[in-house]
Amino acid sequence: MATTRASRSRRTDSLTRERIIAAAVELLDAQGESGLTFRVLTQRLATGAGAIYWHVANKEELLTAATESVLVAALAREVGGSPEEEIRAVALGLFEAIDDHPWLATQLSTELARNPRGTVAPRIFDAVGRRVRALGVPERGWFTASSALVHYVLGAAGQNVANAGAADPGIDRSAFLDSVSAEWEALDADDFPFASAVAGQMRDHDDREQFLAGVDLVLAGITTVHLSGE
Amino acid sequence: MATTRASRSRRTDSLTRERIIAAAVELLDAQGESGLTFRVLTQRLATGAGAIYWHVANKEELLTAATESVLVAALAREVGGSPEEEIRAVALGLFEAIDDHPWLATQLSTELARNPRGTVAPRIFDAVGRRVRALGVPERGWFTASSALVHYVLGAAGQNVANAGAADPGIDRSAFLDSVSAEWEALDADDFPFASAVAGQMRDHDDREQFLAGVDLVLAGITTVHLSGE
DNA sequence: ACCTGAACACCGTTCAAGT
DNA sequence: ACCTGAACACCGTTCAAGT
Repeated sequence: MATTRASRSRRTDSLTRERIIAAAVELLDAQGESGLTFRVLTQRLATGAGAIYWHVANKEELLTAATESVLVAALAREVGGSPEEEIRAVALGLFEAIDDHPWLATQLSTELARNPRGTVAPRIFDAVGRRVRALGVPERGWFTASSALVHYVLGAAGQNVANAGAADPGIDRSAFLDSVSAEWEALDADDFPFASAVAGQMRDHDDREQFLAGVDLVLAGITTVHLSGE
Repeated sequence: MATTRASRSRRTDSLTRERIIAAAVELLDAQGESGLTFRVLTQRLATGAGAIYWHVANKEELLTAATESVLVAALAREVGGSPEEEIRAVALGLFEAIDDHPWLATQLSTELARNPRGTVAPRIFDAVGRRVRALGVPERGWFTASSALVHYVLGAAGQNVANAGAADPGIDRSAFLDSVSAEWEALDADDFPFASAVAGQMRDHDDREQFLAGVDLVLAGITTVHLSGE
């Protein structure tokens, strides 16, 4: 009758690939990329190093799997609407996933730039590209248009968490942003005329709004280049 | 009189920060990021580990310095022309630098997404943003327009070297691209309708041309959103 | 001021041995 | 089939000691 109460750190479930990946995501969320270690993972899962290698080939595969699991969740919650609205929703979903998991930005970019054979890259391109196609963009423009959207989304979302200091958890976001902005402002105006001038904008804006303005800018480019003769 | 002939591996120059950075870039070019090791560097420079730490704080600083030195060189060769032409030239300069130094893509993205306080991020934003300003974009659009350009350029250039298999040196580019394209094509058309359909485009295109088409697409978006009332 | 190189703490990975 | 955990090779970094 009282058998259901889980005892503190006793391992009741058996070790599975899914549990390992979930624990990896937890560590990454809590400590950042350097916090994911086989030793800590081993401790957290109350097992030995070899047990993990039974389910996962190596650390690279584990990182990719962790990235993929968070990505899939972020792309799952989709709504309807026009192609433009869907693209904004997908973009915002990725933006928020990166906001929740700051390690994700670097990881997704790295995956695109180093591991084009995995399923991470096609997943992102598919989520965006399907809607680009639905916009009516002719086939020859599919890849370029999708690339522009994907790379803007990942890059801007990544820089957003960077400017918020989210890479190291436990930092006051607006205070960090203030200090980054102050440093850009303090740059030599001769060597960095633009960076020092734009510093103020980094501070005084709404993150989401600015991010979505960029999405709309790229969408406007797609429309102008490919759909203007309508 | 015959004192000038340098003997084979004898160290004639003294160790400097510049020589260390140059050696780091050579190692990165030859072996990729995992090839840069303090032990190999120590051997290459015929010195001890401590000597390097006298000139450089740690490996992170060394990587940032290597990135910065290549970036500065890439941004140095600038020509004239209209703001649009200058933006295309800057973009192409970064594209080619990443093509020559495949490790640079990940490194630049990482720098933007993790180290906003350094000079790498402001350098890139300045090179692009100065020309965005020259286009006549109003101040409130500076940051968004520059972000869209910067992130597209770094992301697309990075993916270009990734699809060419340049991450691991010594690979036949077109053969690798063929195999990546074939894998995208082989993806389940139900789960990845877009990726499987666009796979052919990955193979049959001119890298530079496709890259520049993306730059022009973002430029068109900037014009439409900010300069259309002219 | 600048360099040497052994030593330290830590890491990913392997593998004989267990069940 | 799945897990244990000691051992291995390798890494970034430190530091007493040299010049």
